[in-house]
Amino acid sequence: MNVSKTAEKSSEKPGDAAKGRKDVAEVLPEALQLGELSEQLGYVLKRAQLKVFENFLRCMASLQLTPAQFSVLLLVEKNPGRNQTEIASTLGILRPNFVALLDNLESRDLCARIRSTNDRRSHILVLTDKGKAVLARAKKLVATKHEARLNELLGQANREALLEMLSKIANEF
Amino acid sequence: MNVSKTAEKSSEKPGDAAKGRKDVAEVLPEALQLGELSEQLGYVLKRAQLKVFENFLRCMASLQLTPAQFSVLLLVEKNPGRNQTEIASTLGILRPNFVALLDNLESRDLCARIRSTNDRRSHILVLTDKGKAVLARAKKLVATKHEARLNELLGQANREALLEMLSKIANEF
DNA sequence: TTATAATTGTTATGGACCATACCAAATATT
DNA sequence: AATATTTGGTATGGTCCATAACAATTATAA
Repeated sequence: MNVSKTAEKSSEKPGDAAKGRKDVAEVLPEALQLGELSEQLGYVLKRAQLKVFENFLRCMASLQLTPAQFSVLLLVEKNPGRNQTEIASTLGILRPNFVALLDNLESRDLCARIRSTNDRRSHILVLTDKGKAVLARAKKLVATKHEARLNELLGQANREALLEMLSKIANEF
Repeated sequence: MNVSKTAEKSSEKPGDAAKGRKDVAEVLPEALQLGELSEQLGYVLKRAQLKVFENFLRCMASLQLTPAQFSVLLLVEKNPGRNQTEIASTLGILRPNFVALLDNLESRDLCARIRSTNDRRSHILVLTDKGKAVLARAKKLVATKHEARLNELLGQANREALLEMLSKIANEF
């Protein structure tokens, strides 16, 4: 790293460096002080979110499902017969950006677009048999590897309290 | 954000003269069932994070500071005399991506790069007077408009519990 | 010492994600 | 019938994130 002798320089500008203890071990780069940063909700929230997504991707590596893809499968399973616009908007995904996402899932035979007979503009979304099977396996992985990790880290009660607070923020902030 | 826009159509005064109107044959509620999605930590976490960042940006509109820029100013203030690599890596920002961010802050005269005399490769980062002033105002805005909103939504105790849990996730997940 | 390796800031570049404008087909409204 | 709206889609640009590579500088090895 940088420091080899930075702190033991005999000629130091007064008031600039040398914040305090530096008697020994100046070979180690001192960790920075996070300060008020660790109290900033947005900062901690973002960091936590990245870690959770990272862990999610690891857990789903065998199924190659991203959080967004998983959420689409979940929502389509729970709401069969809905069209792209409805599924996308519920997830906060803009319709143009939803196209490629669906193309991917459809190319992997996980879900299918079906022209609606009522309204021939819209595409009804359904899970294929393979999609249902993959989703079932995905749920199992998430439960046993992902969410379980949370419980062991926070405890069941805290985990539920956390989810409730986050939902409140997501819905009422 | 992107919210559902259903139900607006039906916001008509009841008792109006019978005009063609919607055939009520179609099922009334268009709201989709979130189902297990609302129990997925990653989903709720991401949603909450977006809302918090959105609110942060609104609060900081007068100062034109993004969460990332704010975190840099905070960290530089707390750790004067550090170089770009140290500040960036502490924030989880890759050095190449940190350049443009700093260019922005420097062009606005909020912080400055100073060639280190010890190691002429590195740039020491410091806040300018204007940077200190802006950061002070930013802190006030965040405290009174942003974090205060959280307290009124969750309560002081819950807010602290939330931060602690998120920190735990960010550090130990 | 000199030759080689490592570090720092930087540019260039590509991918993922997000947002807007626009289009054709189909439907709804007037 | 004329017009407006909706749906899925394309094209496009912006932002963020990640990697490779480079010049200048410093550290290390021979």
